[in-house]
Amino acid sequence: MPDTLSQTFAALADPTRRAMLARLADGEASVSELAEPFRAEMSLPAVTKHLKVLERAGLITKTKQAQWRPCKINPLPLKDASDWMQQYRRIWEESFDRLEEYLKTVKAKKKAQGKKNDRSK
Amino acid sequence: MPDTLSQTFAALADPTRRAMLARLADGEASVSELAEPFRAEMSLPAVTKHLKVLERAGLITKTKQAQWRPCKINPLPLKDASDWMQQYRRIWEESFDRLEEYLKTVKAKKKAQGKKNDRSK
DNA sequence: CGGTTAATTAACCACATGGTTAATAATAGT
DNA sequence: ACTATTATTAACCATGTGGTTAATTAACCG
Repeated sequence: MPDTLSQTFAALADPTRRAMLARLADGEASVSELAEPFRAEMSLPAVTKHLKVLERAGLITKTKQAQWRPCKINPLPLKDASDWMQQYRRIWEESFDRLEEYLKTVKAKKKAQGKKNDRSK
Repeated sequence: MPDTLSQTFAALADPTRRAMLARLADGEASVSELAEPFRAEMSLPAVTKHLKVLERAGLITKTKQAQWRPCKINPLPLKDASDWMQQYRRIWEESFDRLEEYLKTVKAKKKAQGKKNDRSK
């Protein structure tokens, strides 16, 4: 019984499931509609399993409509995961700043080098 | 060999590894320093394995210093994962707006109800 | 050299994950 | 009632994950 955040990240750690979420971002879809892009690569039960992972993570909710199971995206866990990540924003921005700084010094050096080599006729 | 994003999310799907990242956000730390908070819960080889997962995901880099292996956080994959998530920002903001709207109508209804029940003497 | 500290590797185990095929359920439509 | 469609469940398999203990490597220190 892992915590919510772990379940969310685990659910996102699969390209098939991320593609399904992307599809659901455009609106509800039934299981077979979600399965359609993967029909060549995997069977329907495999799709059902992926959806179950997304459901247990709270990223989607399945409803009933005749013999269809329309799925709907639930963005809350995504927001929570995103909020968690923002903790580290400071760090990647710092590291980007350091990179910028470094590139500036490299460019400065290059310029000096250029001058040194400037024996144009 | 899963894609980068999958490896990142998989690495983040474990509270121990997230705690290690949090520690590394405050600066470099050796393996045993990183292990310290977990000494009661798990052995050193377990820690080594977690670090290997983080390393393969590109979230940390290990260097050498005598018999120590100082680890440093590398925020790039975190930024990429965060950027990916921002796709869904629209959705959770929309759903928040809908919730707000709903709460407004509920409050309005409550008020009306209150009036109806107002037979104070 | 010999001992200590830091960390990894090896070998193993239980359990989860991602897939399969075959069988089953549930609803719609005629 | 029968058949087709949609989806799930069951049973199975290979591989990955998270942990263990014991052995090994590598560097320092006296």
